[in-house]
Amino acid sequence: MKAFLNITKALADANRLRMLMALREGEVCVCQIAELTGLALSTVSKHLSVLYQAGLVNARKEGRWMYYSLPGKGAATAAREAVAWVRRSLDGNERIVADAARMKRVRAMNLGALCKRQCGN
Amino acid sequence: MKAFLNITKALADANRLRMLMALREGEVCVCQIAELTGLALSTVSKHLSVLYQAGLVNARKEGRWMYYSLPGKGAATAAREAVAWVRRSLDGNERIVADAARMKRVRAMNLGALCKRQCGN
DNA sequence: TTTACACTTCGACAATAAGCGAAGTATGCC
DNA sequence: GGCATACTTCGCTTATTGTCGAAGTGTAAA
Repeated sequence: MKAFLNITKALADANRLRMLMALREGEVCVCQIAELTGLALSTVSKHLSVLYQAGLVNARKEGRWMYYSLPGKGAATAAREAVAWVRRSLDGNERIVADAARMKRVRAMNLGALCKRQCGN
Repeated sequence: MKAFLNITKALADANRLRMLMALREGEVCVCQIAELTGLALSTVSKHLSVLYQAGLVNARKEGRWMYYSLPGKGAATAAREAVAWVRRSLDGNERIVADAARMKRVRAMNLGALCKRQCGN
């Protein structure tokens, strides 16, 4: 019950849903999500932590960067089903489509420059 | 997005999940859920209202009684998928199994006597 | 119409969670 | 080592949500 509640609670926030959907095209680092959402770095970090605790995202550290991605085949059934359900339900949503367009631009930016800008805020 | 968020928020509470699962065997009235959960009538009513707003339960008034049930074929896709997912995920859960046993006894009780007892609290 | 009853809404309080900036941690570069 | 950087954790404030009892609503029976 607790594990499942962790999932439903993780999904019960608009910004976390946006983050989950932003990972569709592949892994991203924290500052890219911050750039997308306009939230403070600490807030983004916390949200991603909630998603991670629920098993809804993978986390991979590479040097100074922390990369988050959607869970693969090794993930728990409930988590995979949850992500699939979210994707089906939010695909085509106005906000999510706008995010996808913006995310495309964010991905095209230089990572170092982007992160440096985030830290300045 | 808002409709979907209504669903995920509705699922993000242990007592509401218990209520949803308690409806598996058919419709029940508010005081039966109160008897099951041990919560105040007003609290149960509010929880069921949240589930109803999200489209996760049907509501039917018959005389003085209000019957809640799981949504049928006419319900929105997202809602039906959500309920199915919850049922798959929580089936066999310790607490849910215990609730089911208790719910069986509650269903066997006389409705009038049960509700009268609730109002006394 | 009066009364009882099943439920909902209201008002208040407590607990939880979102948000930020500041401080802390870990990694890489000079 | 010393410093910059990418991220996390901490402390705090604000907003939201769960909970209850009291009051209100609609229905049925006396």
